[in-house]
Amino acid sequence: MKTVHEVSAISGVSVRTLQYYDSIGLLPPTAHTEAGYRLYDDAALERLAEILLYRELQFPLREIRQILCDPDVDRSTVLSQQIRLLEMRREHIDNLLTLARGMKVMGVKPLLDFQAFDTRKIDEYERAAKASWGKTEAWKEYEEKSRGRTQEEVHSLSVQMMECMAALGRYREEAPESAAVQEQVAALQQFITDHFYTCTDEILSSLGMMYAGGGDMTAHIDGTCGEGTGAFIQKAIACYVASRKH
Amino acid sequence: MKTVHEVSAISGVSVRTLQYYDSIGLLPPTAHTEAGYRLYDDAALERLAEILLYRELQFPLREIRQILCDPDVDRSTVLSQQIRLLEMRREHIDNLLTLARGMKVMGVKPLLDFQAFDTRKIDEYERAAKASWGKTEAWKEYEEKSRGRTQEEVHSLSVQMMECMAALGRYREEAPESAAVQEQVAALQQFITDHFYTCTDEILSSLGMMYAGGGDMTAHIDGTCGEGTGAFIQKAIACYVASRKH
DNA sequence: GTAACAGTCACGATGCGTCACAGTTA
DNA sequence: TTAACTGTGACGCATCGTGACTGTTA
Repeated sequence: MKTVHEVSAISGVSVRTLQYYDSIGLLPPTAHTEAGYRLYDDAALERLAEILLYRELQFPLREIRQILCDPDVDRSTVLSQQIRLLEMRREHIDNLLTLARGMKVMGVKPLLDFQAFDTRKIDEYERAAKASWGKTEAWKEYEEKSRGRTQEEVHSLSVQMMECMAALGRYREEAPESAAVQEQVAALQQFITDHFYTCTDEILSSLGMMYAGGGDMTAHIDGTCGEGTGAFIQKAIACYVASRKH
Repeated sequence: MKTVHEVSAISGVSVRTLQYYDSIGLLPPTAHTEAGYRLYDDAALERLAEILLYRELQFPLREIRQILCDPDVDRSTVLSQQIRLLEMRREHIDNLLTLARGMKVMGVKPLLDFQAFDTRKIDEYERAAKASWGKTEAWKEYEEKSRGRTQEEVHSLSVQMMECMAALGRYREEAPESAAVQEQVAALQQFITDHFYTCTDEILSSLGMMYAGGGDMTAHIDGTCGEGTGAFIQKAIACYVASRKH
């Protein structure tokens, strides 16, 4: 039978952690001395080892307790779910990396204002990117997207973006939550993902804010697509994102 | 000038979040009404958009405040740091995925007890892995490690593991924190990473616990490498991990 | 007057680190 | 006796969600 100090030395977890795991019923000590000291046997040590494995896999402690206490839980199933969760986190981080690399080279504005997404910036981006992070997976992905993208094509993309906006603007007398409008918003998000970077709901919201914010971009959009288009697009995006938050 | 409700609708963040961002000095409102209501102008909206971008990149709010408030902060530098951090998180998740997939097919014990790491299990693992997650990056990595691994080779690996243990056991009259012992521990970790799965410090600790826990594994190790070897290896691992925690 | 909106506490959740104070053991 | 160890609270951390209760605006 080992004391908290000994178990701590063996396992590497702190005494406080052992106290906490006792208090939440995750790892109750095998026995207590008369003075109330915690005592652990070898079976408890093995249980702790398993706890630490699941903790490594980023299971919340509450779930670990259920997995270890309830023999009906199918470990293979919960592991599959956790694997899917980890895969999603990895994918999300990949997207963030692409965005962060873009921000580093081009700054914040070009990513929110596609007028500023011009060729000079893109050339600069490509040079810097190649130099700093070479032939990684993410770079290959970007290269595929921008391969052979000439100055005219960039202009064409810019025009297509405005066409997306204009298409949305045509509905601006209708409700922003109507099905047709929501479809157009989804198309806009997909267009940005296809041609620039993975556009998460959060980034899409930021775009909407800039469109309705009252600055240069609002003026440009309203001038091209009609008064109030910027504000309308923002509302449509807000509905879209809110409905997808579940 | 917009109220909290309007800004919330435009940006998608909750009113509570706006209050919180005010309280921590991240986004103070532009002005207040006589009754104390918060009012935001377009500049505040743009600031919020930038805040949300950095938040997406998983910057802590404290850092975002410094980045936005202090013009001396080099955004390119902090972005580079964040990119490195995200890359490390990605890599860590990759390792966890490999481990989780192994656990799913083989259970917990074979990963902690290399005696149980036998060919039948490995074959089963390969079939299940191929079926469920196909030709992903992680799979290719695993395939490279286990390519052409015959039954005899698996046995050989098992023997080499025990030789690693025995090498450690020979030092068991010395201090577990001595340089020679610590080198052997590092070699053990590297061996596992090279031949089985990425062995993090945390998993290494778990292995140590099993070796010293008093169960079958302790008996097996002590029987092969000499009495007290299991406990000694555990102590050596504990020193190694503790010293690397910084 | 009645909604809908605004404000300020203050608790809850996660997983412990870090005191403070007091009793136990070797 | 002394030092090292143990116990039990309780606060703090980050980021808000979710009330409760009260005052303001249209």
